[in-house]
Amino acid sequence: MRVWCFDCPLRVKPAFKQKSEEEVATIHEMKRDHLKLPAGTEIIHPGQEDSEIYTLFSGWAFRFKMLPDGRRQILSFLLPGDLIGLQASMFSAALYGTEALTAVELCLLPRRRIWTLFGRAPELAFEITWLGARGQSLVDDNLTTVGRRNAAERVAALIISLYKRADSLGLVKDQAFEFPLSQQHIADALGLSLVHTNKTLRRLKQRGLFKLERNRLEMQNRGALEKLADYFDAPIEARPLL
Amino acid sequence: MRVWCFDCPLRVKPAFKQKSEEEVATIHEMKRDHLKLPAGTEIIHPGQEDSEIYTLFSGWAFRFKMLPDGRRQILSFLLPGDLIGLQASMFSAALYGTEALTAVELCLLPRRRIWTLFGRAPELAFEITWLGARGQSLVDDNLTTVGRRNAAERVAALIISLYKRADSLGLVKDQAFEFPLSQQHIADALGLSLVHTNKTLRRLKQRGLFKLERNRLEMQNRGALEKLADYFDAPIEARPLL
DNA sequence: CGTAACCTTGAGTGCCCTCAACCACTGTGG
DNA sequence: CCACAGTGGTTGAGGGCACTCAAGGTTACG
Repeated sequence: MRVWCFDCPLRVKPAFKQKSEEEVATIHEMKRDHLKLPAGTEIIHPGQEDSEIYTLFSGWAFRFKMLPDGRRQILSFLLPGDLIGLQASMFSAALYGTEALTAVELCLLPRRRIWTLFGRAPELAFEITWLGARGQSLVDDNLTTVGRRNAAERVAALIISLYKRADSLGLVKDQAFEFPLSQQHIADALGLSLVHTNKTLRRLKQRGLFKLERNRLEMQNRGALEKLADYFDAPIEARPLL
Repeated sequence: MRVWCFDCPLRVKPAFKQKSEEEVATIHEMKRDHLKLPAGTEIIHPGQEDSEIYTLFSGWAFRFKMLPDGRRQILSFLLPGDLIGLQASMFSAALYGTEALTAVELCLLPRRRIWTLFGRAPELAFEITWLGARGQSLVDDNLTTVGRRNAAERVAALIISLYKRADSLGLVKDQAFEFPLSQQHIADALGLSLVHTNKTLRRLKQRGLFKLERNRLEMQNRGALEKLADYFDAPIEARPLL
């Protein structure tokens, strides 16, 4: 299945840098497939060789690492427009896994064509590097959260960060949005146990900071959440979309 | 001060991919300066605009983030051959800081010339992206360590990881190498308090896993350290040097 | 209506934290 | 030459945050 990049409903959102017809044409040429996968699918298997690169077109995903004894750390969450597998495609074997959190649609960018992109469309190659840097800055934030914040602050920081990202994509309506993480996902992302995550969430809900039920999160007191997390971030910059 | 890249003593080490004369010439042209800075110098200031890109030629450095209330998280350590400031140069303001841990020498790669590199030397541009991905994989590892390992395991994982990186650069002799981190640095990297870091270090030393005195670390039982950290990593791949 | 996945709650423990000293070493200036 | 300050490392006491264990409740779904 091919898709017509010129009418891409994602590209027109203000979160993304607008592109010339010519650039979109180059991207359209590069795309080989448009995939739909159900929730829970492994997009990149840890240790996988020759993995491909994708643009997440719709849905949520996450990157993770497992220790040999089964402990799991979620490294970052991926939202529409994010690149999947750039890092994995650079090394001989993927050092992490990626899994679909919801049903997702992916645009397949074969790694070999990415290669040729560097020779033929330097400005797009630069944007790939840019997206890689942005992916790293998300992990930098998460490491700071896990390393230096307590449980309540971690939950607050995660919720604000996801809220802002969802908002930039127009997914927030009446200060509420689809929130597909289970408490186990939250625990694995924040370096907490499941039980403690549950109790921390309940306390914050009781304080009236947000509502969270049936995979829907409603922000009730963003200022208090930001103050709790000591979280004052620059607003999100417009980013390229491939 | 200019430096003659053709005789670069770093480039000949087996850790790095060997390059053609022509590629080295391109790199040499791009280099604008060779800086020597004392330990403790801030190389990139958080929030700095228009930061430059450097290759760390000698010495150690680290990237960090501060919370508004003063808590510090060290994101990753940088050793010779690593790129400094790639991520910062992509955004309008640096989202993190970088500081010299020892006296360092830096090769200055002006960000504007990096830009032109994408147009003129695609294989080098690709290697910049590669180095960015490698930098991220280091942070991925650190996040996994901080999120899912206990104090003893964290210390073990950090020491093995730095040992392997130093070894790949030929800095290890008789299983010992210069180890410039203070206990405060270790604590800030691992998300632990200074006091608990001290006690954990002492216990591991008493178990005969390693010696650490006067900024020199001697590995005594690598197998036991790896087992403790549940750390079984792929060996380090040869990497490009710019 | 049974099963599985997810969420909730309580009890008890321990890892890691903070607070508070004290020690070792180095460089500096009177 | 020695007092002194500064930096970094060491140790003990005590408490709390987050952990594990265990059980039960709720929701979704075939």
